[in-house]
Amino acid sequence: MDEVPRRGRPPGTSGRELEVAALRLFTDLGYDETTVEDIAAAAGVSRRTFFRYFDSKAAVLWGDFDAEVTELRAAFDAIAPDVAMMQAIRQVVVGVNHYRAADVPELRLRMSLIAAHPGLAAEALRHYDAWEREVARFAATRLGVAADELYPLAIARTTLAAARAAFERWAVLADADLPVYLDAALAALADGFANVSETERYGARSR
Amino acid sequence: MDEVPRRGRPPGTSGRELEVAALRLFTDLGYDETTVEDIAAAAGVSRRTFFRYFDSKAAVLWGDFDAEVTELRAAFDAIAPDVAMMQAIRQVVVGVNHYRAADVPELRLRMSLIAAHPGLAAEALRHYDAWEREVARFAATRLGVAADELYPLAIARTTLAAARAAFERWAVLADADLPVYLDAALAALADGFANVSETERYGARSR
DNA sequence: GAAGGTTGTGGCACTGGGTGCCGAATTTCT
DNA sequence: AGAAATTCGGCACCCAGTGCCACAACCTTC
Repeated sequence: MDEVPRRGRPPGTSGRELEVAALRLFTDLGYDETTVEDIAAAAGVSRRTFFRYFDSKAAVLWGDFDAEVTELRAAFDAIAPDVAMMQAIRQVVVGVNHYRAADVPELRLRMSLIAAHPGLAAEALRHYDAWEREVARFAATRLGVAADELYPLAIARTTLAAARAAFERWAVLADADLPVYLDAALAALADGFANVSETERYGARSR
Repeated sequence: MDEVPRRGRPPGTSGRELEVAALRLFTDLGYDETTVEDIAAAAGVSRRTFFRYFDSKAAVLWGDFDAEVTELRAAFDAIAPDVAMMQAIRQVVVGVNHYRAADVPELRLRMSLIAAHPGLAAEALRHYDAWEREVARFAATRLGVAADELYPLAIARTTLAAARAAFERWAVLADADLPVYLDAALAALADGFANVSETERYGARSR
């Protein structure tokens, strides 16, 4: 790609390499049983260097998630003003969460690790925070209030909560595409879980 | 009260005493700047003893929250079957979250600390988890599906998310009672944020 | 009132995440 | 060759959390 000769000592590893090593060790040994030292050693680098690439041991699971946030913002800005607020949110969130088939197994792996380990959800919140803020911002402009008001905040939080539930089920079941679960959860949220019953099947609305 | 002579060495402190000392130090110095050693010393006890009363430094902020969960469960069991699901959840959650006026300042303080410090949300999740499970359990029985299905999970998560949003706004603003915020957020959730607009005022439905 | 069980505590040593600092290694530019 | 830039490694350090054991203080029992 870009073979621009940079100056200075070339990196002995990469964030991606550490990520792969970490994921492998986490699945093999378990998250708690894997030390940062282990990960660094697997990538042929020192413990100190790991922390130059990631702020924390947990952060290694959140590769390029933050990039998705800007994508989310762009999608919100592009949505037509005549689409109802909750439907707009539903469309945007579902639309943004399309992954290439090749990335799916790894993504699923990450989600399972996060879902399994409660302590990891902590780091998750830090990353979700920016995501949540975008939703709040959109809702706030639609409602004509500040983004830190109750309703925008509640909308952002509940949207994230519904999306996380969909993610989690998808990671566990592996019997349908992520968008189907996402759409089902967000559609249910948009009508206050009123039309949800045991007779309904997921994705019924998306047909 | 109960002057029953217990045997063995009497405790040199109490969970409550450590809690008060911790809260004071957290507000004075900040959470990160306060070490467990500081808290223990303030209570006239050793660092090791602190960890006999609390599992972690963060846990000190969650005094008797877990007791509320059993209260929540009881309330769900007591709700009449003809009340619609989301209305039932709304009533139960609002009903359980009544605090004595004397406890309010401290509760507000705790919420601000938790809201301010993202790292504390980790411990929060651990406690919310049980809370969330009760909601999921209730929704699952109403829907006639397992509690780990998508909809019960989504309902539990979104309910918690809405409640947290209400808690947070209440902790910051201090201009209304908690139940008012809670009711507003849960009512909005129950109708999919459809009737929310800038002309509406919080608590309009509760009149 | 001495002995023995019970309960809480303190100290010690250890693991592991995370940080600040500095010198060394390696490459390119002048 | 030398300077500037960039990354790395190692060391020292702080702090959260845990396992272990001895000791302290209280009670009951004989």
